[in-house]
Amino acid sequence: MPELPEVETVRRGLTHALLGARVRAVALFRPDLRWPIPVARVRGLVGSRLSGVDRRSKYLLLRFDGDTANTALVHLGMSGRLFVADTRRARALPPVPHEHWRIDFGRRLLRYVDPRRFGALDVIDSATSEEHRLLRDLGPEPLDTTFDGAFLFAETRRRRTPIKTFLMDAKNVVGVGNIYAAEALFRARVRPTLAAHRLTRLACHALADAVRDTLRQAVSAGGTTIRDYIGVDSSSGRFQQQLAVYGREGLPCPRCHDPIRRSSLAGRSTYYCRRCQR
DNA sequence: CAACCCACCTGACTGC
DNA sequence: TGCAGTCAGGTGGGTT
Repeated sequence: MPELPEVETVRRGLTHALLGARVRAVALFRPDLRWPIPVARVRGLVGSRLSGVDRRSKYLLLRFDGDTANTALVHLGMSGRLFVADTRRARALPPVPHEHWRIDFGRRLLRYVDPRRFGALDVIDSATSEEHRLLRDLGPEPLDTTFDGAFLFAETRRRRTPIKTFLMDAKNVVGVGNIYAAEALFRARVRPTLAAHRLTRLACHALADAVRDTLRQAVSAGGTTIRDYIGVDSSSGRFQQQLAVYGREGLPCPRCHDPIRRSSLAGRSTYYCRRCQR
């Protein structure tokens, strides 16, 4: 479901709603999502205070203070959502369908809902959170200065994989999923199937800029809502109004008016303009 | 290593 | 109305 802009929007929503709040209770409605949930460590969060909400790739890192500082690592998978309910009777609220865990912050209730259960919840020591097996091999953040055309050019030289597949591999660069890969490639006028090593230096600069611009604009718009994604306050994203190719098979290309094509690449639907993208 | 394919899971939608 | 098939914003893990 969520790519970087959606997760970043959730991060901001959580910060706004919950920063500084103290955990009064936690509830787990099942012992696992994609992986087992460390039940004892989750219960150990009771009494600690939320001191920050960070994001690395598509992971949310909820920072808690306390005797030993803990970090809750949350991934939304394809269908995960976080909601903040404003209530004084949090514990009286019955779980909604597919609600798998909740954290009761007193006046606010954080609820995790994920029908497909591809998401994750772990609790780890804050001091060593970057060494977590799910975080340690990740590539750079696309909105950091380390991600640019020179980086992309260097990293693609010996890679024969299609450039879209390369962009969506978090070992190369994080946060770019199926929507924003398609949108960035359209903006850079690069064909998704082009072997990564065949991009020119110029194309790498155009593509890095396109990735950054697309993600920045999507964050500004509060993300893209197509079916599932909504913010912690149940608001929709607005970036779907700016999509040029994603989900637009047969509709006219915004540049040349040729119909947008859809094909399958590495098992994912891929949208592009045959005339504009070479 | 790189590349490929599968699995994990539910719900929405399509076409017969 | 039912049912089979397809698809969905992710990604780790196993195999070649």
